Amino acid sequence: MCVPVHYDETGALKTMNLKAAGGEETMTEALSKTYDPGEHEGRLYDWWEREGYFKPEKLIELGTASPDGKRFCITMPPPNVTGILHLGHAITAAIEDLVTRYHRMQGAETLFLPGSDHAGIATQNVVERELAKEGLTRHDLGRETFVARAWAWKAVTHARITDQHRKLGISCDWDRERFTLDESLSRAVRTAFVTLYERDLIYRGPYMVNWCPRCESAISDLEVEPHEHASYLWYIRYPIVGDGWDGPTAAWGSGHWAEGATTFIQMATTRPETILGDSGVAVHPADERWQALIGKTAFLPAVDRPIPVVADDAVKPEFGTGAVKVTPAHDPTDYEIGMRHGLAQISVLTTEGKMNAAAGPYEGLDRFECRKAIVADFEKEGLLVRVEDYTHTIGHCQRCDTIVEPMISTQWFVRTKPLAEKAIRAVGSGEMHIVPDRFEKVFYHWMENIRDWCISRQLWWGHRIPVWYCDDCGKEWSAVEDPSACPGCGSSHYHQDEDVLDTWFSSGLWPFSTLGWPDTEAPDLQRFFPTDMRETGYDILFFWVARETMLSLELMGRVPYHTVYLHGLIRNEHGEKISKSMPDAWKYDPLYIIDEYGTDALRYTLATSSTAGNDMNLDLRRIEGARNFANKIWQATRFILMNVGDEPTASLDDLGAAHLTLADRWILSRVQSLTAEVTRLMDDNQYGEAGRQVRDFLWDEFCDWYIEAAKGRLYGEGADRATPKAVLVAVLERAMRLLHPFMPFVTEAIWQALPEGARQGPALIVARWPVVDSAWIDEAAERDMAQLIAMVQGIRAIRSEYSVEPSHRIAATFAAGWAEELLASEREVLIALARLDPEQTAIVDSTEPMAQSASVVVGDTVVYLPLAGLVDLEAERARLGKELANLEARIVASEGRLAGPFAQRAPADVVQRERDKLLEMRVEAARLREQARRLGS
RNA sequence: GGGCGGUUAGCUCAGUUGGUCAGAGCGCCUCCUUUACACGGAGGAGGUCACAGGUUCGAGUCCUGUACCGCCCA
Repeated sequence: MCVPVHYDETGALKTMNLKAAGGEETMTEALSKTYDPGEHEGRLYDWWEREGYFKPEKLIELGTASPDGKRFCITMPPPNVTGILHLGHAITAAIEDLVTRYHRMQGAETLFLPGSDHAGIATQNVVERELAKEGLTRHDLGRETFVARAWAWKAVTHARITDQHRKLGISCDWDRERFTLDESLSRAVRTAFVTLYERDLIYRGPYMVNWCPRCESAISDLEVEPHEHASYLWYIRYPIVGDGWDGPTAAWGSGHWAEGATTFIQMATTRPETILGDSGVAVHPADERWQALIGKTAFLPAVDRPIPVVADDAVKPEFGTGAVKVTPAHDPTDYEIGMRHGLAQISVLTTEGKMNAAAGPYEGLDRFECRKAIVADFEKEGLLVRVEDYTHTIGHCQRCDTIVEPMISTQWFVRTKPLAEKAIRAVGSGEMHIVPDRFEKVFYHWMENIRDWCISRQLWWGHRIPVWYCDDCGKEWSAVEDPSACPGCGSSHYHQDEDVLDTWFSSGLWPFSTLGWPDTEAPDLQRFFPTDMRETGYDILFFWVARETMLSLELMGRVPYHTVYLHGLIRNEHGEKISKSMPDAWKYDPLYIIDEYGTDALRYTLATSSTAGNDMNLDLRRIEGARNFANKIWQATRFILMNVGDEPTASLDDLGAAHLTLADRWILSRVQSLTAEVTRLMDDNQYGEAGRQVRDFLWDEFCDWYIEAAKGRLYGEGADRATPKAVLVAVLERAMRLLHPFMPFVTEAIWQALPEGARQGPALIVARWPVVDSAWIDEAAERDMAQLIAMVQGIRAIRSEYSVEPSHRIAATFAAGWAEELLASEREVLIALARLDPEQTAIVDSTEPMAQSASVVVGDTVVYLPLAGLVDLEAERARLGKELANLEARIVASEGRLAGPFAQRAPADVVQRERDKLLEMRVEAARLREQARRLGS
């Protein structure tokens, strides 16, 4: 644990007693001279966690939240235990944690629930690859041993993932961590399955599914990725029975197989190996070319199978020759045609993608070997007409990239139509909304065209389907508990379905299974369901969000969350997808970035570099900029603490308005406006803009202007030092609260270093989100300060233009006009910021023309800078002339606008603003003209 | 084929009810190591907001179309 320390006047460390009065561990500590995130990030995380701040119970204990008050819950999208976290996980974590921290500070009983996903196919594949290195297959091990191996793998990767999440600083309750294969979640899966089964929303049957021959499993439609392939279109022909030809007399491969045939039907195919499974040939009923052949019998080559020529509307006459082979067992369209015409479903493939016994002479060949062989044989028999280049899309397995085969297989399905209808209604009614809302259309479209969801997988790693079959009476039943006898005949001879469920079936229950369901009385479920938000990438809207929504509506009767916030994909700075195979992939590893720049820099960048739903080309330069920002506030804090010392700072309420200078009133007003705006943006899910505004305030207003303006009073003898000290600390403290969700570590470190009286509560993570006190909003101060800043900037520009040494203090006369009193009170600030010579700085109402000077005109004020011997009158004339011309052009434009329809049609306040602006410009122009006249132009 | 997004300064990006001369960071130019910060400070250059129409007093922002890039669905 760190040792609490304080700064003394010189900034040196003074060690304080280890324990605070109350005996609670404190984090009060000094800030080192250089900002090094590694120095405090890990320690602070451990401290937060040890103190229990991530737990909702602790918030109740502290009194920052109440059990019957607001609550906020977000469940973490469980990462796959397959591998390691990447930037996609990092942005998920960054946004979820910023939302979590915001609501925690807003006084909600807050739960961010972490967990991970067993990721059925993905994990099984990885473990199988590991086994392959030992020359083993899962079949060598057997189911039980293999599953044990998978658990061992999970233990390693899970630990690594958890460690990465901790490094990302997320404030989730690790005591509530869940894993989809946990006993309680497995029970939820069984309960969900049984419930849907009993409601007839789950059924089993032989249907055309996508089959991955490498995974040896069925996969769902969503798990198939289409890729373009440059391949061929093979034009082949089958002989037609008739005209004295009744079938082949010679063997296939002899070269004489089709001898004697006179009529052929010609067609094109992209998958010649499926010829062996053909049970028909189809043409469009209206196709003139093939009318004569409809109803005839063709003879299927190679396997000598007579097959009918049928007419079907599904055939596209424009494809190939207009005739197509029909393979009902290996093509979805052919399956439909086959059903309509009673064609046989002849499967020719094994589960591994090899040709089976039905493939006759080709049995045992791999599907692509068979393709070559059969094409060669067709050529030999004179049945190959021609070959064309052809590009088409082929489905690949999302997990292993193997070309998927459509196959008929007996699988379990969820009847999705009724579930989808409820989901559509939930979004339509606004019960659930998606950010950005354009994705609601995408959601509807998918739901409206949904197909039944194949949920069984021929894997070993996952939730075994809770269905049993009686070996004696044949009964099939589904139950939550393992049976001890067949409920039909009492037999003890029964067996469980061998398959496991799609991973997404279990993650679809996540928002309630993690909270204790199916125990509907579970306290967490009662308190935190429905949850508040699902934050994830738009790429898994269908995979996950859609299924969570459907399952929640069906099983819980409610939406799982009211808000879906979708972030975009992260690419590198050139817009390329970051993949492990890229040579510089290491640069985009979150852990590398954290080591290099710190977690806060990474999180700030991820949260502020794009808007919801849009992809982000992450540029490491932005992360560097965020790191620099963290350093900036770190250094500013060091400066403030050095000046504040050990003395308690006065509270703002005690200061009394009389002591406040323009700069004080300005920054205090600005921080209130900022609070209002940031709060509005956070509530409106505009996190990026909120984070940027806090940054701009801290750097461009607080550091660049307020701190610089305050220095004079802090250093000055006999000045009122208490006021700037109090303001500095108060504004910094409030800004740290606003920034905390974006940069949790550096803000906590800074906050802990502030004098105790300046902060409330034991830690920033559980501090209250600032509330706007409009009494501090001071529009006059904001306007006046803007004028003062403009004058300083004008003077600095003149100095630069005339190459005045930065160390050289110059004379200045302010002909202040109505601003005289104001400027007189800010005299020291002007002198310090514009580096004026105090002896030669005059602030007067008006003055005689000063021809030998450069001048700055801001509003009614003219600042004369008599740069002895330096002023180039010609250049001054030119500069003023240019400025005046510019201003006059704007005046003319403004006058024109006000004279036209604008004045009548635009809203009154907009018109008034335009009038005010015109007045100001006229005043400024008058001053400019006077000065120009003086210079003799 | 249908749908969606993007196109704003050299690079990466903001700009959410249309309303003051369009912003940031990085990069670039000039100057400065002034006792918080060179992971910094001061000053500056740089954009016909892809293109063409339209609505409007007023368009980066709304509508239509076009081009290019990308994504999703079939």
